[in-house]
Amino acid sequence: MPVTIKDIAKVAGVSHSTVSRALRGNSAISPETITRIKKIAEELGYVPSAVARGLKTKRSLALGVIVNRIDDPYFSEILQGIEDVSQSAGYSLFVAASDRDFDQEKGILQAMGERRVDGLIVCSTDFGENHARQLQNYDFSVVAVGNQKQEFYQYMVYHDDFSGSQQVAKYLVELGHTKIAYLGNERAPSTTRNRLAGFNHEMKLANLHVPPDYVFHAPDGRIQGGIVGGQHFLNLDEIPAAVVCFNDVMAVGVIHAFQQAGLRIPEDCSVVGFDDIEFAAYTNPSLTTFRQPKYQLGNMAAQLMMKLLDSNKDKTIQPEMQFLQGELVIRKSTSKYGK
Amino acid sequence: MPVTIKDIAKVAGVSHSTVSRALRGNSAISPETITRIKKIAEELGYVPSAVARGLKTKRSLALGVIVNRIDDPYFSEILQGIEDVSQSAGYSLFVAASDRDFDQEKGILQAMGERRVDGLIVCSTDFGENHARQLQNYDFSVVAVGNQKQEFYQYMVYHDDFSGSQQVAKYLVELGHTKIAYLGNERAPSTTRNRLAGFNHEMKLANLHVPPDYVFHAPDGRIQGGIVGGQHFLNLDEIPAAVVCFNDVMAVGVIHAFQQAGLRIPEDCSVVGFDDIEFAAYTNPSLTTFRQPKYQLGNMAAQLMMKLLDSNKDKTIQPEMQFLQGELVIRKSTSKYGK
DNA sequence: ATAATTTATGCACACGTGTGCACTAAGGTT
DNA sequence: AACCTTAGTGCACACGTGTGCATAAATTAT
Repeated sequence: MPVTIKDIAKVAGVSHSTVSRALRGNSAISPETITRIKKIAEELGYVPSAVARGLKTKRSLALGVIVNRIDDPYFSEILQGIEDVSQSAGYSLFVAASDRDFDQEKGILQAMGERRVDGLIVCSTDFGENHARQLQNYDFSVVAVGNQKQEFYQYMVYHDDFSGSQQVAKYLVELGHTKIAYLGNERAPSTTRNRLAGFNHEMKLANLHVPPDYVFHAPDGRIQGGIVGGQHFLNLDEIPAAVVCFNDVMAVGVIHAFQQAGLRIPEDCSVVGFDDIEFAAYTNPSLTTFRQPKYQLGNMAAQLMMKLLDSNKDKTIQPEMQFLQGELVIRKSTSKYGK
Repeated sequence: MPVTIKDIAKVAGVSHSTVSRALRGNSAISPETITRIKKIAEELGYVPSAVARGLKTKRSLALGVIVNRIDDPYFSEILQGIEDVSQSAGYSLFVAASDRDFDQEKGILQAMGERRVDGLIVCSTDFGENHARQLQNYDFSVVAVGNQKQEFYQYMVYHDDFSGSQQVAKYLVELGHTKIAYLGNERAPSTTRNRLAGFNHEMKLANLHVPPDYVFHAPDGRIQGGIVGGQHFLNLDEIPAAVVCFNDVMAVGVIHAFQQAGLRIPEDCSVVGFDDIEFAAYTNPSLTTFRQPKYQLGNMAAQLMMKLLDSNKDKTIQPEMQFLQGELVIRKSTSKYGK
């Protein structure tokens, strides 16, 4: 049984109220008493109960974070960005992975509600709409990271999926490519839609046709999904000369599948990723991709959350959308058409 | 303000005790009352307070996890393994990154104590001894992951660092290598020591001398650390013909530094990693490494924790060390001596 | 010296939930 | 008819902490 302020009170010969105030440095308590009580607390090894304090103060000093998967480097970088801010602000982090599963999302939401987190940061791409709507019913602040539906979130930190994909497509077109395919992620339909839209927009500007077979949605956004996507393109009558991928991890899978089939990258096919995860610079060949400031994304989301929580007293905070610019990073997985 | 059982009680015209029992399905309450109250709770949108419940029951149903960094793929895979188990067991996860910093470790430990987590899983390699010792003072269960000092932990899930490094060294010796260097990680002294010991043991068996310059400790275990290590070896009068690295991420850094300097891998120098993170198969060249079952490590640690928590009633649980076997994975970053 | 003020502390209640015990009202047993 | 069981519910307290208010003691002002 941990030491409580009552135990301290007994030793010090005062009431527990005095102990409570002393430990919090309340100015009504005499300086000598404060130091005396703090010393006793130290000696007894007192560790305050955040549980009891939270019950009374109605602030848990805990945040919830929902990601797709923790072992996905895109999310783990964001997570690290969030953690650095929240830890130094004195908040603890409940981390949960939804795996894009409806029931798991539901369970996580329920758990966050029961925990009475002060705020929830939703990173999971394409967080279910039903659940997003339900977020309104809880009384904690919500910040979304990445491109979530605007109608569900008042506070969001996002990047430019549309323009990012557009820039990627434009770059490939400038390299002389015409047979360009897109590999999407079935598990992130709305994000895929945004990125595909940017891609299609640029293709239309360049007067290039995208045959239906050249747009494929893999069953997941991991390496295996990329491999499946790569195999799809390999089976086509005309293999694309360039593939734009939903993310870097999938691009790695595509390249692997292509190389297994004897294709040379980028000579036989250019492959582009998205996100610029740390390893993108060290793959074989190194990956041309569109960089998202992932760490900053998490950092800013957490800072926005802090701002929200601080100013929850004066309800003057306006809805806020923060935008982060990405950039095209050219490496070795792309080359001019026909080598 | 969230709905409480008292609100439900008022609507139902019963006492809050009855509501409490009804919602928990206590058999003393009549079935009709139970369904009636559950219906009301549903309608009012009742979400129980884990905070209040935790205060009363003294079980938070929360676990703490300390890792080095979240965005390190070694840890994020372990984390995912832990999360999958704990989520389905109804436990929430506090995740914190120590960055191997003394003060941060201290703060995290304090926070976990205040949160009254039911258990703590320590993944952070070389968790500070002072802090490890202090863990005894808290009354939650502790499970260590990876090779921590045995004297501080009663429950541990670990893998074979010594034998792993030994196998790696043996493999290189069999390839005809003699000029073999070791790159350690200053931030993980004890783990480095174990791995280096296995390495040295095998080198001695093979009657091979390891000059002092051939053992170098990088300032961190990340890519940058690997680059620093690579540069150290490049500056030697005689560049090693093979480098054994503390982990895969550092190996990537070493390879990068070597390639920048014009060396060909593996022709001019063989490089071996440790861990077999998912990306090790896709680096340039793909990485020969020693595989740790990281996800399983996390999984088993969480399961061990569940077992501990379940049986905390009958104090019959004995100290338990679970061992997981790794395996050498041979890829393209190594070759016979002299090509 | 008494009154007014300040200073330091304790009392009592609150937060939301769980639970031992007492109580009531049936029904069943002698 | 008096007693005992059983089922169903409420009372009151507990968990550990925080806080408005009252109170007591010490100080200052009149």
